[in-house]
Amino acid sequence: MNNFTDSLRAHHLKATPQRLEIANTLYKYGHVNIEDLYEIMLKKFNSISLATIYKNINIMIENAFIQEVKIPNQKSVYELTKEAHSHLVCDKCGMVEDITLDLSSISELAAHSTNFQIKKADLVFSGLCKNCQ
Amino acid sequence: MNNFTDSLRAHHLKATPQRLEIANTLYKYGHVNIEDLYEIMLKKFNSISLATIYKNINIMIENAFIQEVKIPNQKSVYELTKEAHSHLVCDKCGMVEDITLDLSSISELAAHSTNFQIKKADLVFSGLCKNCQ
DNA sequence: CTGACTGCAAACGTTTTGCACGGTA
DNA sequence: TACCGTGCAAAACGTTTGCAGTCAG
Repeated sequence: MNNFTDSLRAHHLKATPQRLEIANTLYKYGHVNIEDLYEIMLKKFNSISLATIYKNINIMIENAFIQEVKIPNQKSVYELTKEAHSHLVCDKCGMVEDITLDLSSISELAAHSTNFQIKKADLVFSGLCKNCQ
Repeated sequence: MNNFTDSLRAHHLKATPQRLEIANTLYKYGHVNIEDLYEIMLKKFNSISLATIYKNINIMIENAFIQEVKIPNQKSVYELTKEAHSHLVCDKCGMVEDITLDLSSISELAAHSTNFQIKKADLVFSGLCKNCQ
């Protein structure tokens, strides 16, 4: 169980017990949707409000402490901000996995052929995980 | 103004005037969100219901006539189904552009290092378009 | 002619807001 | 202590559903 107090403060967020628990949950599970996060949080804070979850998720995104991952045919999940990476999603069990890939050359290719100034590349692979094949 | 009657039928969809207009709108604009689509449709059908838009969008997705594109920090947009391609999104004006890139080698790389069986790769670049730079 | 589609209104689930209280720094 | 965060309730929002009438095939 990591201590995220300093990390939260570094992102200009007060380290409340609820926020620490959100951080710990995302750290532990990697990727969590709102509904599951609420269920998990209820175990530690039996009167936590969904409003608190939403408010914290939103401010944590604004302050770049966490990030939303939009996934085809599924609810968005949230993860702690880390180095840029891509995602694999299992169509069957919904599992989300990180993968670090070098997208620099393909990004340059895209930039040159479109005159876009590219800042970010979000790549999500869909398919079947090892267990579901 | 394309005639999408046969195309709709090929996807097992009845060619109603409302559906033809949705197809034409997506063809004309490339990528449209629900709200804008509703506004545009209202010009041709002054009593069209949002429910009709949603029902059609959903059945058209189920029948693979159109596809949803999920975009960071923006509402989803919809496009006619075409060959696999990636997207560029302007963070400033919201414009969405298609780009065809070969993702086969990067997909294989991802598949091999994770034991996933990959079926699809959704790639969205974010940045600034030529006009907004 | 028949099943599918449309438009309307109501219902639904998700997310946001306002407020009084409580806790962090 | 002062401000920010929390929990509650209500409101707002986006999307779906049921139904009666209409239309495409």
